[in-house]
Amino acid sequence: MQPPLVVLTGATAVGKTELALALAARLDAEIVSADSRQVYRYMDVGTAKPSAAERAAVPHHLVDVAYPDQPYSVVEYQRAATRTLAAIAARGRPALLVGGSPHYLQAVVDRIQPAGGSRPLRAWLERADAGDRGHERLDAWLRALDPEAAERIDRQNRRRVLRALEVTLANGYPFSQVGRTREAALPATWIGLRRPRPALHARIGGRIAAMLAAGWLDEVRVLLAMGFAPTLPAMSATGYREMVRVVRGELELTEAVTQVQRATNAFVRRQETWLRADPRVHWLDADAPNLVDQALVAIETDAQPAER
RNA sequence: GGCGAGGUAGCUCAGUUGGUAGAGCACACGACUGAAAAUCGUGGUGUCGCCGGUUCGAUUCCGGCCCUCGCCA
Repeated sequence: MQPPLVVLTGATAVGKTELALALAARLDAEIVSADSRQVYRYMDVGTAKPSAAERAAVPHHLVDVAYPDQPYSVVEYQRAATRTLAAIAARGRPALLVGGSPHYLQAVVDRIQPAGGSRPLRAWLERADAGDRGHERLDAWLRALDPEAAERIDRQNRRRVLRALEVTLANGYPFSQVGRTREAALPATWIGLRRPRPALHARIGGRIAAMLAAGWLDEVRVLLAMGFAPTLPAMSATGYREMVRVVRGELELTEAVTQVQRATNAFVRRQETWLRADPRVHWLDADAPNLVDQALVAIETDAQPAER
């Protein structure tokens, strides 16, 4: 029988890491991270990466696999994760896909097939968009090439308008056709951890304080000293921009903490919006005393061969 | 104690020439197929400090009181 694939997700700071380690021990599993910012080296404290001890206890994959100035997206992640899952399966061990990046999770489990693109074309589009009446012209262009995408994408969302144009122009088929056919999703047990918002917000506050105590500001100083620009996508991870401003003396630390707390709360909302819509998720209360057992029951139940 | 400024949403504030009020942020909800911890959309949640007066009607005008901040004692 195929070793099981277990997805463990939930909002940031809900307690995924702890449960993942416990489950990995019980199942003799390996952990594959599904976190869009923990892939970057040198960004340890602010992304709440698992500790060296935790990584020594259980193999963790797809953490520290890119440099902060290296373009890294769902596509790179999807390729790497798919390869990693196959390798773990070949070892006969179960895999725990753990993370709070829903897009990354679905890319792997649902085998999404992103359309190709062209970085030079994208750069050209970005320049055109910033130019005189750029928005208008590009909107009209997209409307002509792919009316359906133009209808669906909010014009204010320039990033997505540009991406739709990029795909349509680079591939010769409309962006709105992407994903029309898809392969069957990988069989997996989805476990989602949840916690009441007020409790989660309080934990986030505690985590921010802990990150600062663990040297978050120094980490940011080092990143800057290594020449990584604050404008890099990697540095768009929650809190880094604010920490950069603190390091530069442009922002009071207490004010920065408030802003980071709020930004993290907002991130939680987006994560939960996405995850709520997925009917596969078995939601477990992160405070449940028998949490590990509940998770194991969910996994075993899913593993029963379906009656036919 | 005197003078001045101010008390309006969770916060910072705007406003109503008298007809029970609105921005940003917070918060909540949603979208999402190559930056996704990104990017974008929707939603006002309120004894307008308290008591009284004028008025058809007061958050708005008048009086008193309470509170906050600043300056002077």
